[in-house]
Amino acid sequence: MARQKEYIEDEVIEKAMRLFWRNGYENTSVRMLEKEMGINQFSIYASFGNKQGVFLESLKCYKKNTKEMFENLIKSNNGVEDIKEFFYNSVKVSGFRGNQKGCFVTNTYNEFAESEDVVIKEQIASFMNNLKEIFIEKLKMDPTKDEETILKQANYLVLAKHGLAAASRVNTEQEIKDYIEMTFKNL
Amino acid sequence: MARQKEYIEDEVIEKAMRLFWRNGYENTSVRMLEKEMGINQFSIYASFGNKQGVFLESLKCYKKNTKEMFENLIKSNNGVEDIKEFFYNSVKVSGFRGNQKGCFVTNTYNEFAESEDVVIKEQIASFMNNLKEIFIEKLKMDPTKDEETILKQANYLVLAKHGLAAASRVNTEQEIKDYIEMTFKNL
DNA sequence: TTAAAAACTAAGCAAGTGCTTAGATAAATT
DNA sequence: AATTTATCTAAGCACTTGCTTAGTTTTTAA
Repeated sequence: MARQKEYIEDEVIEKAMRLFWRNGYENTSVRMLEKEMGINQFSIYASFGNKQGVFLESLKCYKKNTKEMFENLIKSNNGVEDIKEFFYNSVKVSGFRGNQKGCFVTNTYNEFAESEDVVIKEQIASFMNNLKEIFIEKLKMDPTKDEETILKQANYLVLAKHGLAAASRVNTEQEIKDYIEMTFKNL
Repeated sequence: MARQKEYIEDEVIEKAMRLFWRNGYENTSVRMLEKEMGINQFSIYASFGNKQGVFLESLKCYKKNTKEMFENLIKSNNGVEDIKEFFYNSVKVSGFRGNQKGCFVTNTYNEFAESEDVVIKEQIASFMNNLKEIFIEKLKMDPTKDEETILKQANYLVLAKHGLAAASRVNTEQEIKDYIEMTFKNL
């Protein structure tokens, strides 16, 4: 064996994630990552391959951090009411840990909408589809809803969640509350 | 007098706008603008000062192009139904002229949410406030709504419009239709 | 104690960024 | 036709980008 790393990869990725979350992918340079992660460029490339590698690990890290919230949603049994709770929780998370705004996945989704980076786009798409599936499960708990309605409402909720994440970057708490309440009035 | 310009500023701005619309501000370089606008960097800087100047003119150009849609909304008299119509129209516009996606203003709004460029942020904010005011006027046409409800619903609609613009970049026509219908279900 | 292996530092690479400038070209005025 | 004035081309500026590499330091195992 030989010399050992002076940093823990999970720890420096957490810091990288925050930087990406704040500035987006394109507006975060490797020099900025270097400073924020507290390690040299060489180490960044040795550990994660390239800038995109750091970003993909940051996405994983975000998913790990929000895992609990999703698990709570999955195992709950109150249908639409749980989704609403999830909406409120997802707003609470943003702006909590070190002033990050919005949802990291949604921000990325927006930034890469017109991009050709299939690797990152795949990640985001799977995340979104996963969310939709969960919504469908919750909606199914109401026996009065037929399949068509469920699909429509799931689509609606995914887009609403998307709008919410964008809104949470600039709008006030009251505006966001109003938005969530109005959104679920329609179900 | 002396030599005259070989291009019409309004025409080259139209092309610049499309490029910005597709790629956003940061991912559009002056070299790309040069190619798309068909004029030299010198001419770009002579006519518009700098990159931000080109962008601001592009925003103006976008507003001019969508002016008619807004005027139709303002002079109509069917309240909420007009706003819904406006939602459908705003989706039609995107993806029409040369495959642009989403709303140029909303895309800009997303990109500059965390930025410190006050000039551009002001432009966007005024655009959004303007939209909210128009929504309020339309909602007021229903005498059964009290002021509080009107404000809540106006906020909701601005955010919904925002989500819609983001959605129109990736979602299918059916999903978008579902979303609009669901949004207006209870207004 | 020495040799090997991995992680460190820091300088440097080519390419791209927004923007400028020197000099050639063209058109209107005298 | 000559002069003026503004536009053009194209080269170049300093700086930033993602990434690499040469060379040093540290750690473990033989």
